[in-house]
Amino acid sequence: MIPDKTIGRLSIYRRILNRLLSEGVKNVFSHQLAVMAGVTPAQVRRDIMSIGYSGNPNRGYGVNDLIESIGHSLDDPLGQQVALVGVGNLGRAILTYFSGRRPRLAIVAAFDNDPKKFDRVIQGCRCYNIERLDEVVQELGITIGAITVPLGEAQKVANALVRAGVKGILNYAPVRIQVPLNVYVEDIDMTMALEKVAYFARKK
Amino acid sequence: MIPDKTIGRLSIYRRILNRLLSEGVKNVFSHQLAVMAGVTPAQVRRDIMSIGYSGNPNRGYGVNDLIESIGHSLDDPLGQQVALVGVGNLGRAILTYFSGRRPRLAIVAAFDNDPKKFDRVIQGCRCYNIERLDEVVQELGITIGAITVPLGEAQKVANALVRAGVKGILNYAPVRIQVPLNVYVEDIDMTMALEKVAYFARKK
DNA sequence: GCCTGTGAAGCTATTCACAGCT
DNA sequence: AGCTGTGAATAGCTTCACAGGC
Repeated sequence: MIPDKTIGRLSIYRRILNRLLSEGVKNVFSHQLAVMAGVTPAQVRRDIMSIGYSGNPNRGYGVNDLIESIGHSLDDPLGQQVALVGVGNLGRAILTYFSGRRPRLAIVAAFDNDPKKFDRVIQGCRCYNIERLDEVVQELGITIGAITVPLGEAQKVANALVRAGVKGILNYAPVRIQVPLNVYVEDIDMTMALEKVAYFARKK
Repeated sequence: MIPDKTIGRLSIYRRILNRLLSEGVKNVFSHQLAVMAGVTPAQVRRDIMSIGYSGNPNRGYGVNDLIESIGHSLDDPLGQQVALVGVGNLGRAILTYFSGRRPRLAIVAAFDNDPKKFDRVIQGCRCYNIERLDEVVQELGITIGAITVPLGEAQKVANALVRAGVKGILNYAPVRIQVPLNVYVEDIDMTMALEKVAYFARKK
């Protein structure tokens, strides 16, 4: 299996490659990709090696082929559905951001407990009463949840998502949620990130 | 110097400790902190060791003392000022989130190029015309920038922040920005995070 | 007995450096 | 000449395991 860190970088390479493709670039060398991704050329070559794609010493990597090869490793051929729970400021930002961007990995349902928010369409995404989570998750075949609720409700929401059968969670709430081992959690901790920047801004 | 990863975890420990403090907890053991932070007890002990704080084999760590000790390592005694550039959905979410939370590390100015947004107060934060970035950053002694503008403007904004003298950048735009070596950048890449979750949700 | 602090071991991730290709 | 692919070396991070303390 491809390691954690490599998966993240492949996702970054793909985004860069898609931009290059739209600019009409046909081939790219590891050192060029490296600059754009902010890593070393050796790292790029190793990562690409790990998905079994091979470049050509003369032309480098074929932009189009590499995009496809990364997709083959990262994407589910059938697509994966995402649910977002918590339609506050952050939730809306994320809905806007992902709206219609990626058909293979789309936020197909949002949930909230506020009647002013559910039963309408927000940023192109249908918003449901959170009480219907179980039902909707199963109906739409959702396997991934994004938690953008306030701290105090995060664990409750995580439990509900797990109960509904979700296998991966993207957690924006500033608490570590407890889930069974077969559920993957990725935390995005904004406070932590800012404090880290603050620390290293001083130490450089 | 304390390593990158440790800084991040210290920030997490501190948040947990503050919650414990508010609940009246006086002491805590490494294994308790470990569960709440989602790491191993040995890791907790190492991290705490790295800031030179010592616990007591009988009572564990003093909650209050440890908070202070972490603060002593992470925080600038004079405080650090943050500027946020880009008052869109995400920018507003972040302003709301940090509003009045941490006096030592506060977002003291927001910037945008949209006249509908600048020259007013948003979420308790004064919003300025982006053309005044240089002036305001220097006047308020800002040393940290958060970039929440669309992809295409991120590099331009980064350049402006660096020119104004900022030493750390929290970048939410999905591009690697190029900055001088003495500026620290932390990227928060939501697309990457979601794709990672999608991948590992399938592979578990 | 159960904790902390920590040297040493073990792992994982990254980079080096060069053979092989075109 | 300048690239890729990759074994080997290195660096960085985490866990083990146990001495020392109460």
